[in-house]
Amino acid sequence: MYNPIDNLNKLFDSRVRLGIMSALLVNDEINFNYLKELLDITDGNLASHLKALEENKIIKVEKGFIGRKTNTTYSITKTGEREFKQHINALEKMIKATK
Amino acid sequence: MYNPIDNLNKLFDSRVRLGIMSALLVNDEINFNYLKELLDITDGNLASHLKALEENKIIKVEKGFIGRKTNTTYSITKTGEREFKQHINALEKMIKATK
DNA sequence: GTTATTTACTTTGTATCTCAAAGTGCTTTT
DNA sequence: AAAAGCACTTTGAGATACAAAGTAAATAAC
Repeated sequence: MYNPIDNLNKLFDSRVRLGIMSALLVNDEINFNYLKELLDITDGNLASHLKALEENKIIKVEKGFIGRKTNTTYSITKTGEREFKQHINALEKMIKATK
Repeated sequence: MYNPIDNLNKLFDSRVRLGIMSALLVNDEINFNYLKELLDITDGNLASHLKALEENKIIKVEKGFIGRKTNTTYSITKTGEREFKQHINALEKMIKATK
């Protein structure tokens, strides 16, 4: 029996993570505040999702400076890109089957 | 700013629920075992997701008999159909934006 | 015809996760 | 030099997901 959820990745279940990933897929790098405003969530919530994605090597974090101010940027890893695209393909397949 | 996750419904975050809903969208009614085998999950896990969907009036449950054996079927409600389709559309939109 | 097994779920308990609020260590403004 | 702002991080509570154990009725075995 074809299992419609087999290729869906648990890591990307959450709406917030979906939002982060889709933003990262189309932007080479993104900073914390941009994501926070885009998704309209609290700092803590965003940070915890970013941390989970980082720990799973889906995104990478780069801490630097602009002048003397800290500037942290987030970008997608090769692994992250591969896994997220796979997730999206599985979603698409599922969606098509329902049409 | 366009919020990519605004129209995603938290109720459908989970892969299991996505699987349940997409199965229900293409089948008028489905029973417990079919879903269990389709999604390859444990009884308790499936039951709890079905319960959550029922409590939110996304699906309806009909307990009946086939001969003398109990037979419970699950089907999608009008509300469920509307909300799930909206969720799927939001997903599609997000996916398109990443291509 | 009583005992064992299967079926179709439900209940329970825990581990994990999500999230907002509060906290931290700068930098900038007053 | 004190106060306020910025960019996160830490904390803690409530919600969620899940497997394992439980239940109740039907069917099978002895």
